[in-house]
Amino acid sequence: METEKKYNKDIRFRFAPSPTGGLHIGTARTALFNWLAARSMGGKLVLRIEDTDLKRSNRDFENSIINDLKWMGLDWDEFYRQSERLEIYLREAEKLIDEKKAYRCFCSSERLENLKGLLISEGKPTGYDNKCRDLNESEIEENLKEKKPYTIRYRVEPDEIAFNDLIRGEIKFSSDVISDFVLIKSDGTPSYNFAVVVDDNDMNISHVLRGEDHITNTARQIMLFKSLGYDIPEFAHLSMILGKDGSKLSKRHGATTITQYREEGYLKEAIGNYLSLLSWAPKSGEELFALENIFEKFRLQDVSKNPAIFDIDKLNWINGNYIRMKSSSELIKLLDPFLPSGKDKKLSEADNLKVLKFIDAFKDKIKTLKEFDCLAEDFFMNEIASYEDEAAEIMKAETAGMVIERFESKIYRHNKESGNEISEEEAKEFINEISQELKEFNIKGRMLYMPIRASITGNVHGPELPKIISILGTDVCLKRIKQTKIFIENNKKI
RNA sequence: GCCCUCGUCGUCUAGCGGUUUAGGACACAGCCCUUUCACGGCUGCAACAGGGAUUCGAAUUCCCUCGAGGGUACCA
Repeated sequence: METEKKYNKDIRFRFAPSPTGGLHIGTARTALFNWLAARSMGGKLVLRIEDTDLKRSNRDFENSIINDLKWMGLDWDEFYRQSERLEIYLREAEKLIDEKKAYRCFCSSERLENLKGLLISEGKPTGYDNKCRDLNESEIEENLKEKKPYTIRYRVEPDEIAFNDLIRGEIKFSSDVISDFVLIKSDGTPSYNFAVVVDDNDMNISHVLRGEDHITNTARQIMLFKSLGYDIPEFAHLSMILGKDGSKLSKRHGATTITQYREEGYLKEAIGNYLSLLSWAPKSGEELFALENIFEKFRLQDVSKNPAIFDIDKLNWINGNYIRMKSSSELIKLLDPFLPSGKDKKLSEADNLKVLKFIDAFKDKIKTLKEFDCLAEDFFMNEIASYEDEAAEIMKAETAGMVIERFESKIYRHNKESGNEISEEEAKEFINEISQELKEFNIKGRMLYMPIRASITGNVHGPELPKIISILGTDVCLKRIKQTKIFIENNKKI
C-alpha cells in the first residue's frame, strides 16, 4: 500500500539491453512488459543502452535493437548510453573508496583464475579471497606508483538482504554467499552491477522490471543502493523463455531475434500479442488483442512466475489471424519484400492488380507472409513448375480430356474477344456452362473441377477456381493448358 | 558444490481453502460447411510432479523429496 503511494506521482521504468547481438525474443519480451507496465501505470519508460563491455558491444547491434523495438511499436521517453557516462561511475566509485566501502584490488586476472581453479578443485564456493581488502596505505601507494592496473571492489559487509519482488513476493539473501565484487574494471569501465545502480538512481527509476536471471544480482545491487545512500526502487523479475525442450532459448531452437521473425514474415501485431501472452493473460481471457488496447488491463501483479516455453504453433495461429484481418491493400505493402515481383522491383499496374487478386485468394490460407513467396512463385510463371501426383492421377481419367478441351475453348474464345483480363465472375460463368454441357455425360463434382484446376496449376489444392483463373489471365491459362495436354500425352505413354 | 527461482492438459494459461465431474486457447483427432486446400462451426483427447503435515474440506497453506531453470566473471 505504501509503495503504491510512494511512486504514484513519478513512475519510471527502464529497459536496458546490451548491444552484443540483435534484439533477442526474450529481451523483446522484457522490453514489451516494461512498456506495458509503464503505460498501464501512467509512467515513463527509459531506454538505456548498456554498452560498458567495450569488446562485445557494437553500434550496429544497438541500431538493430532500436530498429526492432520501434518496429514492434514500442516507444520510450528518454534515452541513455552508459558508455557516455563513464566519469559518473568513476566518481561514485571514488566516493565509496573514500568511505572505505570499496577498495582498490591489484590482483592480476591470472591470479584470480588460478584462485578460482583451486577453489573449484577443493569443492569450495568460488569467490574473491579478499587479498587486497585491507592493504595498508603504503602498499597501495607503492602499487599505484608502479602503475599496476587495478579494479575497484565493493567491500561486502555481513548483512541480510531482503526485497519484495512485485511478481514473486519476498526474496531473501545472506551476504555470506556474495564475495567482494568488482565495481570498476581495470580499463576504467564500470561492471554491470555498479553501472545499473548508479544509473537507476540517476535516472530516478522507480521500478526495475527485468529477467529472472537477474534475481541474484538484485542482492548485490541492493547493497550498493544502501551504501551509496540511494533510494531502493521496486523490483520485479520476469520468468525466462525456454525452447521446446525446456532449455534456454537459443539458436538451436530456430529463430531467436526479432529481426529473424520479421524476415520470416511475422507481423508486429502478432509478435507483440504473442509475447504479451507469455506469462500474462488478460482477465477477460481474450487471446487476440492490440497492445494499445490492452495495456490498461495490464497488472504487474498478474504476471505469472512460471517459465514459458516458446510455442511457434501458437505464434503461427496468431499471425494467421492478423494476416486475415488485414485488407489486401494493406497486405500488398507488407508483402513487398516477400513477393518475387517485389524482389526485382518492377511492379507494373497490371502486376499490381494481379498481386492484389493473388493476396485476396491466399490470405486466409497462410500463417506467415513468407509463405506467399513460394506460393507466388507458381503464379507468376507462365508454366506450371511441376504436377502433383494426385493431379496427374486425376488427369488420367478419360473424361478429364473432355473437360479440359471445353475449358480451353471457352478461355480461347474469351482471349480472342476480350483479351487477357478475365474477371472472377466471368470465369465462374464458364465453369457453370461447362458443368451444364457435361451433365449428360454425368461429369460433375470432383471429376469436373479437378481436371480444370490441375490443368492450370498442376495441383489439386488451392484457392477457388474462378479466383485462380482471374489471377492467371487467359494468356497464361492457355499456355498452361497446352502444357498440360502435352503432359497428359506423355503420361499416357508411361 | 553453494545460493536463488519455478513446478496445473504436449504448449500458453484460468484457478487465490468449499461454487470444480479443474475452465479457456494453441496443437492433435473426428464431424459439419465446401469442387479441393484453408477459413469458420461443433465434438473429442488431455493436467494439479511425488510424499507427508494443517484442516470437516487442499491444485490452492506449510515441510521434505524430485525435476527444471538461473546465478556463482575485470559479461550483461
